[in-house]
Amino acid sequence: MVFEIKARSAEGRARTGVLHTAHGDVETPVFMPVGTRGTVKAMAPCELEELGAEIILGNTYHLFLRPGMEIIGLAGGLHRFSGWPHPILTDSGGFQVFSLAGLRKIEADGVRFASHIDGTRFFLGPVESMRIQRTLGSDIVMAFDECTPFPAPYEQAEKSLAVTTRWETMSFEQELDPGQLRFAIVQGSVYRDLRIASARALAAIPFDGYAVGGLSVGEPEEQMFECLDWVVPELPEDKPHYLMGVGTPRQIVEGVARGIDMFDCVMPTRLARHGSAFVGAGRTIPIKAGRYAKDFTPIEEGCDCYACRNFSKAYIRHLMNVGEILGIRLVTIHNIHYFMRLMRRIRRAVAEGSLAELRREFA
RNA sequence: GGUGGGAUUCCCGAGUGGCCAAAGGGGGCAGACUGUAAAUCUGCUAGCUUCGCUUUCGGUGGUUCGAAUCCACCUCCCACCA
Repeated sequence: MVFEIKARSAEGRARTGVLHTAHGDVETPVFMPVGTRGTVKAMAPCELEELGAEIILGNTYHLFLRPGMEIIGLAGGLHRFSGWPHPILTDSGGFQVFSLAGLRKIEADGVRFASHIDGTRFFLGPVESMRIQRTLGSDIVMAFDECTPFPAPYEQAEKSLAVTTRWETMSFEQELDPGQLRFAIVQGSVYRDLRIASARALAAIPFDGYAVGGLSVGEPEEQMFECLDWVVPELPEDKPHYLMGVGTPRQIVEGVARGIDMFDCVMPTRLARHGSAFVGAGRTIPIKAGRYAKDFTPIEEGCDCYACRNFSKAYIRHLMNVGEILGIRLVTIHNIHYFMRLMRRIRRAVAEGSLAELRREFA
């Protein structure tokens, strides 16, 4: 059994569970820090462990380009190469079909990319993506999809979904190593019938988990929640549900309430590098602001992260303002800690039946 | 005491007669960031009754239709020479 549900919320679809992977168990709902290029930016694996991260992301497109599969293959896979012995989920490169839209051309069996680094042409499709993720040794392999841009006219979303469905079917047919789990990705933009059709088509294939993709790409938050309300009921209830690329603390709480078990987002790490620290019920403070120049209190009173236990806003602001990398590291530690603590609170709330209160707090 | 150089909007600094409220940095302020082309990017940064007007480029006076820019004197700073 890959996924065990341990507790269910009395109201709504929220649940807690454990996801078993080749490199260990993951308690859900879980937030997965993003480590695109084989590192969660600014964090050493030992720091991630201390922060309570159980599973992190890697990226097929980026790792394929650099350092390349030969090197990671020789290293014995991404876990050994990067010194992270715990679970890794790798994205298939489908997001880059969206984020690097100006550098690629979609074809029947995949995407022709021009490398964002030097323009080198290469092809990435379901066959290639599965092969790469097999070499990476990912615990959770994502099917190759096209993350549909927003806004997309219905016809475009429909066409995009047809391509994605085909690619995902192909993804399922590729061989992986024993122990590797494989997740499907529901698309369909913001159209109810497309979303439901996508969910049903994929649910008919025995993937190990089901993700909702193509959200948090610019659509209003309410539309994102609405999509979850359409899609999650169509997914196998006993399999993990993963909302890709989300999100803000509030979106995570709302996602859990709608039956999502897994989240990932660059938000805590990117915002940290850009000088925003998460506090309270999902607010951020601009740590570089002059008003903190003489503020010798921690980023968040009562936070027990390493940064808050030992350093003041004034000091961290100073580090950020002079460009010292420790500033970035401390804010990153704080933000990841914030998300990890949020997930612990969510899991406890679901188990204790108090998720409604948490939702009110983050509303 | 002599000679030369300099004083510019919060700071540094460009500008040497009209295209200058004045380049470019910095700092400050505000905003963005969601399966990472992001330790990144965007906007604002004299005032006002804001399609225009007023004050501003060390000080005072002058030349000119017009001066941050030219002239005279003054104040302060720097370099070198005594």
